[in-house]
Amino acid sequence: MPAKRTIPTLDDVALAAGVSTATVSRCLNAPERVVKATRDRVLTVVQTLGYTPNFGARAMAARRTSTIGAIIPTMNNAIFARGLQAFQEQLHKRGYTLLVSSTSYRPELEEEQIRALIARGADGLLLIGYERDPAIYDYLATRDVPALIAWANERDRPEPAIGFDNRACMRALAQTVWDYGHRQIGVISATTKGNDRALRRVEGIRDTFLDRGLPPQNLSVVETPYSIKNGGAAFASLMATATPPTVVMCGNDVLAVGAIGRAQAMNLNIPEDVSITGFDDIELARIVMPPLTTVRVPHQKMGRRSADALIDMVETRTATRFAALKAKVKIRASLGKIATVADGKTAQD
Amino acid sequence: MPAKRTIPTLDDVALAAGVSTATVSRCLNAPERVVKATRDRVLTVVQTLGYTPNFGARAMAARRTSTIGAIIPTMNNAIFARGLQAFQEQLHKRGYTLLVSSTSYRPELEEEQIRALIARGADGLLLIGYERDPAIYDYLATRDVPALIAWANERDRPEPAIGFDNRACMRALAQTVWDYGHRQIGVISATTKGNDRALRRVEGIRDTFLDRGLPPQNLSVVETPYSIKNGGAAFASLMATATPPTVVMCGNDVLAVGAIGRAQAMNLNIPEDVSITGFDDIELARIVMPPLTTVRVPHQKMGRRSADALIDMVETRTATRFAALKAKVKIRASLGKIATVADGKTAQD
DNA sequence: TGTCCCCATGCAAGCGCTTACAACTCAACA
DNA sequence: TGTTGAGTTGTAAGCGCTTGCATGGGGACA
Repeated sequence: MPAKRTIPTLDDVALAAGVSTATVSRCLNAPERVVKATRDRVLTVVQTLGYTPNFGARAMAARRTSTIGAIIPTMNNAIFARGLQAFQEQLHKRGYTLLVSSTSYRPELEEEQIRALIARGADGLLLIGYERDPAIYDYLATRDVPALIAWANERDRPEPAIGFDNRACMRALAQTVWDYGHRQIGVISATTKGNDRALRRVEGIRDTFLDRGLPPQNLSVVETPYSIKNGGAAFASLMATATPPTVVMCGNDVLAVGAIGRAQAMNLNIPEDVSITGFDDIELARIVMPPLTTVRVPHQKMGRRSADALIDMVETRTATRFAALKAKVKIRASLGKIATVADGKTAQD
Repeated sequence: MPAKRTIPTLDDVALAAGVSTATVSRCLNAPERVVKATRDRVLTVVQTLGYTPNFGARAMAARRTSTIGAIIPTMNNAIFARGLQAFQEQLHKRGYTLLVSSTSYRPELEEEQIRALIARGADGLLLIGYERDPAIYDYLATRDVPALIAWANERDRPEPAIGFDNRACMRALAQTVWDYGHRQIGVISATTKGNDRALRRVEGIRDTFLDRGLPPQNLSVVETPYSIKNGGAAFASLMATATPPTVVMCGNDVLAVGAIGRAQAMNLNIPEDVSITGFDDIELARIVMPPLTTVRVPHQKMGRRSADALIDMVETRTATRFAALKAKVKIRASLGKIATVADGKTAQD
């Protein structure tokens, strides 16, 4: 009974099974190249000894790891969780492992994390959004590590990306809001610095309303880091002005949920007193009262496709451009209509 | 201008800087042991070449990784996110890196993940809850990898654990519910198979009510995987009985939020028609309407302490037992009082 | 029974890094 | 000027694994 204090290695297994290390290695990596009798004997020993191959050594010798790295802004809310889950399931199906790390929405940490993931042998990387120091793209290129961008897709950017067009999506929602008669608009955005997705969404809103002739002063935007609490605070500040908005469009559902909570605390009725919209359609959007009007993004599909695309990039060393995924405006009770009077001015009922 | 296709190694750096690999290695790992002039020269080359040390090679040579692995049931909701965040921040402060993986609440996947993390060189492991195949504990022992249990702490178990006593916590909440006059109890629990935390919580509820003489048939428990949706469905099934509960105690806040949503959809008033309680006190608990009565667990403290404890275990090769953390019953509007009549029977107002 | 080829297995050279130990330099002191 | 020792740098031996190539044993076929 070997109560060994020492961790078993390939050598130990080989010794105990009476074969060479090469054979043991083959039993583990290409079982069909080893005759059954030998294989069984080896695998029994592996079992008995509790042997687990050393990943670092393997990576070094084999020069690949079947590992994909992903760097996301946060694991703290459902925004990335759903897509990432699908991403990882698909990777798993294709024999890859996922390594995740998060920047806590501090873009300056991203480079370090990229290095760490690459040092750990990531064969490919999933990154969120386009905006980052060009040096990072250079680094990726010298290291020859394929990277795929997700959660965004802009037609005029050359990088391979699987995602949706944040600007266009938000434009579609804004169009609906316009059609519902809103002319006094509040916007709660995530901090746009270093976050192109957030910026594009705000642009989408601006596009729509200003193109249709809304006076700029009727559109006020506040920025705040993503969190329920911050959403509430931002909402309060927007409502505290002389001409409070009739609708508050939020950069994502998390902010919107915060806004709804705060509205209730302020005894405002939604949507009678003020309408609220979100973005993403996380589960919560259907749970809050009233249910949230938002943009439904195909997170699962995005995750799955990203996995396939990235693996292809890794295995074939090629990069392709992809079309943007479609998102859909989901109208729920948090958005109400405004009775429009004459020349674009509005009145509430 | 080296548009090298090849990834720079220590050798490349050494060559370019005109020093030995040993010196380069020292510049990176023990800069004070290299004279400034040399160090600067080396670091410049490192910069220029975009060199990043190969983690696997380093781990193999140095025989440690300063990496801690954590295996949690899911990343999909806030339950583990908060504690894990604190855990990782504290690790970072002390120079360690976190590797996370999740089992999606399928305990049978845990062993594989433990192996994977150990293969990747994890110096120590954070595991959630006690219940797992004893073979796993054996394996951990042979590999000589320290493991710390979190999110649970039972006095009579020998494993080092940092967490709270799920049973006692739930007992405290149940006591409050009892005091509020409830005598017809519904319970929505997570699947208890393979999940000792969930099981203990149910036991806590049973303890309290049955000890106080509640007829067993007045206490009905349904199990369902954690999710908002499932919480809603379970709630509906509990309410569909001949004598529906006056309070539904949920195994965690996520289930409770689902229950609240469903109650509203059923046009039930909370807490007039039915009270609902949760467990964890995630952010959502204060957002839902009405705010949720729950048990506030010190997730952050738990995360921080776990990091310190685990690092100590890794560095000193010792294990200690820890006292359970305290949790606190948080009473909010989702729990109402029942007007008690005579011998323990109840009536609603 | 002899020849050929295929298949299972072994041998051994690294993969990129750390680190014990050796070697050297040079300032300080006698 | 010789000796000493502290401080800096180099040498080289692995860490545990994969894999190209070499080897040898049979089965198939003539």
